[in-house]
Amino acid sequence: MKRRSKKRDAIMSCLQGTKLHPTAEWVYQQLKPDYPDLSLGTVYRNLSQFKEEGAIVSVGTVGGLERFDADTSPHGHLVCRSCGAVVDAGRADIPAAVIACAEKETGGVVEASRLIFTGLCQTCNPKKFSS
Amino acid sequence: MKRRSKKRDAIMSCLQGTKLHPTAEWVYQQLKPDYPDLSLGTVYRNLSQFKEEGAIVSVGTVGGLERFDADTSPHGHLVCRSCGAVVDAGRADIPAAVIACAEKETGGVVEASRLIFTGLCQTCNPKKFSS
DNA sequence: ATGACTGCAAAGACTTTGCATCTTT
DNA sequence: AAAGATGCAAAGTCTTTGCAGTCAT
Repeated sequence: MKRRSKKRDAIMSCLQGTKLHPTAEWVYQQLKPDYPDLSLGTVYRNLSQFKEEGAIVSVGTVGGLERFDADTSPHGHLVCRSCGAVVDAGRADIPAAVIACAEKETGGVVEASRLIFTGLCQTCNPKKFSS
Repeated sequence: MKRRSKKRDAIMSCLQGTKLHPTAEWVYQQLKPDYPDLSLGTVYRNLSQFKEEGAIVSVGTVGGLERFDADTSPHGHLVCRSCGAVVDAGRADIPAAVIACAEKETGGVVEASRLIFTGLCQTCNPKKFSS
């Protein structure tokens, strides 16, 4: 039977409270001040568990580090090739026709789809506006 | 100055000759019989180099292993959650409007976009047709 | 109490690197 | 000969795990 724990709750809250699509290490560093005896292993263990349950999603691996997202609704991401930032980009979902086409073409089943843009984030964009 | 080498050529050919989106290890195993003294480090070094040059592309990391693709034209992929296979899926490119929207929303620059489906490949699909 | 969760540290797994040697130009 | 490319093995990183102790139910 699955139980509850303050640390687990904290890890989930941490993830839900950011749009940075953080790494395990980042979550660990964030919580360390409040939970001095937190272990990195625990962060990894809980993230894996959340992912299995579908409570969070892996956005992929950037520079060797896995990035997580507590926002499981379908949306795209822009991965900055300069600083590695991952930012939400595009809430538009993939047309059903495109998915059907992919299934037909592959003979497989599509359960989820993600759109990933690669480029430069706002901070690294040289032509950025001074908002 | 960049030079040529048989092994490098072989690595590239190997990649170009498959649609499996292989890992470094797979390429290594494929070439080992013909190049008994090939080193895994060399495969990694060349793959990194090819990637830098843009000659090949990384399709992402599946189960901790990076997958490469010599087909750099824009197309989507279906990643099987059961066996880890990566198969081409959908040559349709992302509408310019979607990209423009993503750039506007993020304030960044989009240089490339990839569509990734997660699900089951034909082999792992229980409802598959006996082709 | 019992089973789950955690800390710690060791172990694993994939990838990168340093250095001497062998190749290509 | 000079600049690269490679083999080998050690080193690096990120992630997973085993075990004993702690916590939630």
